[in-house]
Amino acid sequence: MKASQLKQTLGAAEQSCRASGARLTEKRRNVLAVLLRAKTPLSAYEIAEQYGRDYGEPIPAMSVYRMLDFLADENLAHKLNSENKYLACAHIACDHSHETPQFLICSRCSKVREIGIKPEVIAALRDTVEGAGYHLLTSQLELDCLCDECGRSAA
Amino acid sequence: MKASQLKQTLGAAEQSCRASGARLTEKRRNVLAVLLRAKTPLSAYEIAEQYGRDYGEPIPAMSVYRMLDFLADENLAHKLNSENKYLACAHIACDHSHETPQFLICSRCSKVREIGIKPEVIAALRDTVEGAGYHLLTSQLELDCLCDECGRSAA
DNA sequence: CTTGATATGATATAATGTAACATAATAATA
DNA sequence: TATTATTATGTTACATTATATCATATCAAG
Repeated sequence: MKASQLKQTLGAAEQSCRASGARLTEKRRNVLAVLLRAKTPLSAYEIAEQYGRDYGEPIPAMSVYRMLDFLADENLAHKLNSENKYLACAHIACDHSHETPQFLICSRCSKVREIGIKPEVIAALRDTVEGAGYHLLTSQLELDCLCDECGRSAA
Repeated sequence: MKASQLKQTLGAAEQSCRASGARLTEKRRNVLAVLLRAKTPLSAYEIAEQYGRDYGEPIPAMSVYRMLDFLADENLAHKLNSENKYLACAHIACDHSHETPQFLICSRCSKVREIGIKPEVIAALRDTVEGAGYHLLTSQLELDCLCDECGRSAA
């Protein structure tokens, strides 16, 4: 993410936290900034390393885990359960309400696209699940994909 | 899984391996049996422990990982990427060809149901993915659910 | 029966994550 | 402001999941 957009996004995050009565401390904001600048999802330990490089002071991985929990609670970051990695929410700046995210994960270059899947498709999924006697709790999907770029170069 | 069904399933696994020219060794078969008897998915280390209890001889976790790789290659077991756990394929005995599995994971009791999602739903998902410029590689879904039982008792 | 390939054992270590307690910073209130 | 309560962060220890590497054992083919 470019510097100008980064600043704006961090501002939006600030506002969003203020609205929910949460404290976006400097370090939490820095962790979010690391995620926003990253081209791919990062592990907690990778975030800690990058934080050290970006801000000149080391941060314990344990703190990163807690800050990621905070950011996830505030819908500012998401965890990719299938990868054990974390990424910034793609919809911090744009207002449109925080629906459950779906992720397209390029298995070649690890680039991730956060999208919204059509309600009909989710509804159909939910129907199938109910039909099997289960109840869908979250519709966060993590799909194993090839991105456009890798798709072309691999073909 | 009941003993009678277990035997039959292991027989089917044997045949399936013979058909593909793979060797279902005793230990691989035992690991599969551990998974078939388990009520929930198990981690590799849990499998190793259970193997020790069931067969009276310890097995190194590293061996279990290799055997799980083998079983996954043969479509006899699956890995739940979101849980880092493994489970037996639900379709070893029944012939119907091995489609990509989808899993309903009860987040309360960890019970997992392997189902097939309607081709239309998968196709719709695939369309959405293509629309975003990505290409769907596998349609293995791992859905965060409540099972019927837990749904009732939690309500 | 011996050679080559495959399977397993053993050891070390990396990567991810949690638990528990200490200290520091902030907020609320007297 | 001083005091106290709450929240945030640091520190240490350790649990869990996974991979890499090399040695040994077992099986299959000639």
